[in-house]
Amino acid sequence: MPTLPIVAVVGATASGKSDLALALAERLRGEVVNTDAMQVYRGMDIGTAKLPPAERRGVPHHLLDLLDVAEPATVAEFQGWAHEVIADCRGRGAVPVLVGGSALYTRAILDVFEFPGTDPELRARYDARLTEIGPEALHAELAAADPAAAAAINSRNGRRIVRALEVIAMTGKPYVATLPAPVYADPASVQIGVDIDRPTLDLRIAQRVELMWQQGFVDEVRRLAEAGLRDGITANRALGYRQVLSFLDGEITEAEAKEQTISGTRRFARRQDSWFRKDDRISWVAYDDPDRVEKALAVIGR
RNA sequence: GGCCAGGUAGCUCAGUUGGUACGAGCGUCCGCCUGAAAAGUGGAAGGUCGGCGGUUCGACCCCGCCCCUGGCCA
Repeated sequence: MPTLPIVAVVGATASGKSDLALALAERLRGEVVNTDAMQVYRGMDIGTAKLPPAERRGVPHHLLDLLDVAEPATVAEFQGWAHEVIADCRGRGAVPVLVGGSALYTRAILDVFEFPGTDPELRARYDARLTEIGPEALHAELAAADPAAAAAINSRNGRRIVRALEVIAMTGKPYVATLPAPVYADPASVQIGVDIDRPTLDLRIAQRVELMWQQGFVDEVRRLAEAGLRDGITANRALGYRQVLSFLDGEITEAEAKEQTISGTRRFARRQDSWFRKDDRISWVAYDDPDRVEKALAVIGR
């Protein structure tokens, strides 16, 4: 019996990934594995366009609703969960079909991708130092400790500077400031990208956000705010949630929150695009191709 | 019909007492990205300064006429 493939459906938000993934899972007798950084949060349903259980057509879905909104999420932790779930699915003879727009998550799961670990105390210290002296000055400190890393990281990118310093302090070794090469950890991996043109995508994003509002997105955020959404560091940055929180806090109007959610999502979609487009291992199918499921199956070899 | 304000980058608006537009934000395009990634971050391209004439060595900035937008008055 040949090894089961690992299928991943990638692409920009609102391109139609979920539908394709579901169809593929049905045809392959597989199971869906979420690779979306925000859908792991319980209660974040409308704003993340999480497929409601009733619409999952009986296909098992994994890695959804695992975290409380106040808890932080991390790629490395998610990577571990995903590896377990994938192994479990295949062990039961089910093809794992990953879906999600978080490119870093997808790469961390599919590729040879090792994280050097983390140290909360060190992190807190450098974070504090960042707010104290600013990114440029902290970058200068990084340059002294690790010239190569400093050269590769922009002097205004506080986030990356902090992480580099953390890793250096922790390991005593230089920080590798470049992404690993795109090499699958398991050669049976296949990536299907949903291709969609920008004007159509922009339209669909606007429609999706409108629909979210109609479905009671503001109430969802209000509920989550009471459940501690503001206390976390991850979930409250999510597109839409951040904007609605800002509205609930009286900083912007509801109309502005909606507009900013739309424009922010468009920007995000472009960033996703630049991640996926440069990965030449991805086989693309058009979002509106009536034969997209068949074409994807052909690529997968089933 | 008269008066006032305004017509400068795709959008919203700065700006020059006449000397090659110092533009800005947003958008667009391109890039980076290893424990917050729906996050964080860098760069680039875009303007015959409403139109036509005039004054001037030289006008986006002065003058005239015209067109357009908004407001006020009739």
